[in-house]
Amino acid sequence: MDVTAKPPTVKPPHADCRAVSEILSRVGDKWTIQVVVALRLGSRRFNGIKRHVGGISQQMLTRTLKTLERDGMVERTVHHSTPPQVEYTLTPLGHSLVETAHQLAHWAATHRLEIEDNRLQYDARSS
Amino acid sequence: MDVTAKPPTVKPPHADCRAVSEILSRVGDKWTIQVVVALRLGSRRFNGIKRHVGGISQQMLTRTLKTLERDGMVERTVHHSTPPQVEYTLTPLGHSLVETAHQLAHWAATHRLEIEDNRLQYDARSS
DNA sequence: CTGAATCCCTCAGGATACTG
DNA sequence: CAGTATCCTGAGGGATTCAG
Repeated sequence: MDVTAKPPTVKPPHADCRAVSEILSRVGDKWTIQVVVALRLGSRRFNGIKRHVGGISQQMLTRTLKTLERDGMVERTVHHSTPPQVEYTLTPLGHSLVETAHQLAHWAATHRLEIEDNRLQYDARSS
Repeated sequence: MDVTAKPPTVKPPHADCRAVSEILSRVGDKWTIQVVVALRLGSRRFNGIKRHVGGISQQMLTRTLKTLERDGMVERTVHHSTPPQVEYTLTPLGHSLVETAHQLAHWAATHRLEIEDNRLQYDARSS
């Protein structure tokens, strides 16, 4: 994933809009939030995260962690030993993202049933 | 209910987790938020939304609106006239989503520069 | 153990053209 | 004006293999 390559935002505007869109799509991708949540309670090693986040492939975990590190959300610490160990820790910036995203998650959990019900009604009407 | 506390995430995704992931990816997709924001201040017609959201194709606007209607986020009202008019209005559920997502947007705007700076430093180090 | 590199496939999303 | 129907490309992401 090339994070430096910005999609051709046709919309005029404003650096803020682009930044916001980027953050939202980051939060909305398949793994970022789960990885960040896995680090919420403390440092973890690569395979520790992999175990905590079920179903993620090595490549996607590597990509996600690298992007998060680049953005300053996580810090990467290498312990040269045998076998080698790499610790990942959430930075304050990362923590603040988790907290903010958590509000959206809470909203989702709260309105889950309402949305599912709306869908059932809609599908029934349009059948 | 604490949705972030989902320690034993194994293959069988819990209903809550799936719902939360779905909402997050919805919010993170390319158009949903922009469309919802366009409706934030009142009802709009199809092409009114299209004009407000720059760069969206007809098809994607149709898809996005239909999904939002199905989820109960927007209400669709048809006025049989010539030419036909269709009004889209945000429901209370839709409004609550906007408010919640807005907090994330605010976080993004607040930390935009910090993140950009982190990237510059990272790229400089790894060059 | 922690990655990097490669292959492959699905699907979101853009560009039309057509209809009521 | 408000859609529907096709076609097509590219990015996201899975599986596998190689390397330090």
